[in-house]
Amino acid sequence: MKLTSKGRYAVMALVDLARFDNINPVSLRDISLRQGISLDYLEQIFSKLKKNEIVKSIRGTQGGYVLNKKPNDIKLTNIFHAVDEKVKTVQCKKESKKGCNGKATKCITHNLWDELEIHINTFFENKSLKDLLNNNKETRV
Amino acid sequence: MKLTSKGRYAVMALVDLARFDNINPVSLRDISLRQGISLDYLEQIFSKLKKNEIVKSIRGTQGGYVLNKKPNDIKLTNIFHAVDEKVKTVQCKKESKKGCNGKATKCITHNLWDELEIHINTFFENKSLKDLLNNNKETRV
DNA sequence: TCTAAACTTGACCATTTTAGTCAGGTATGT
DNA sequence: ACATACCTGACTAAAATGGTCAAGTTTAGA
Repeated sequence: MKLTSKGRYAVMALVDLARFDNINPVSLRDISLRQGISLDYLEQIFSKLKKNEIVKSIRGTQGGYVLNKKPNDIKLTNIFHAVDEKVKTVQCKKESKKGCNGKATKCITHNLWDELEIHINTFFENKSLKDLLNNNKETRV
Repeated sequence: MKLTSKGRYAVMALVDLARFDNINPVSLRDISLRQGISLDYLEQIFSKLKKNEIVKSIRGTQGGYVLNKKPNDIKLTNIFHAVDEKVKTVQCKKESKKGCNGKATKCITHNLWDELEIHINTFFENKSLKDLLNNNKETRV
């Protein structure tokens, strides 16, 4: 199961981007300053977001990034998947390994992890960037 | 967010224990053999389960472990908590750190992780060892 | 009473993952 | 031309993971 800072940063950066890209592209430098995330690290993250067509890049002076889809069409699943955050629970290993195959009481907990995975993924599939924007507006001081 | 092999092993071992402790205490050696988990590692895990009063130990020859509660009263939450598997998502750091406090757009994703945590914990609170026993019987070959 | 089975405790460690940094690029608007 | 901003890959310190190892203590049963 992986759900670490990289995923959190990706979400934070995209929410930031979604708020400021109305007119101009947003530079990673700005996001870095506003969110307090290392610029170099952001570049790694955005490289992946771009490959997954979640953002577009505009090079040169006054360049930066823009969303490639509407906030409502960017689900958290997409974001996490893009930055390699796998919502995968620990798994029974393949053939050669112990614990799942090759033992008398195999797969005792197999169904459990499957269920959990579905449970979590459902949550992420039902949450979009737009939801976060709204939610943030509401609760903002 | 932590959900690793230790938690999986704890669940596997307890399911195993629940099935065999009807008459005699079950030795870790047996569980180790049946589930393919290192004996030394099991000892670490059971030490924690005992401290959290999920199991009782019986020393000496023919000794072993027994459940300290009914399977229906042992929720997955209890098990994971006992072995230090924290169902805690990545968090905004305290005062001194960046990202949550001290920045203009603070806590952008704060609510999100809270919601996720509740979502996952609900799942674990509604699943008991008994559920796993039944589930396993049903799907067993 | 002796001994082996089984629990108990704590230190130790190799490997992997995480969360970055660093050092170079390349493209482009002005 | 040159500053700005994207782009890429190599590298790494620190933490977490998944254990092992060693040295016990306790107790049932021969």
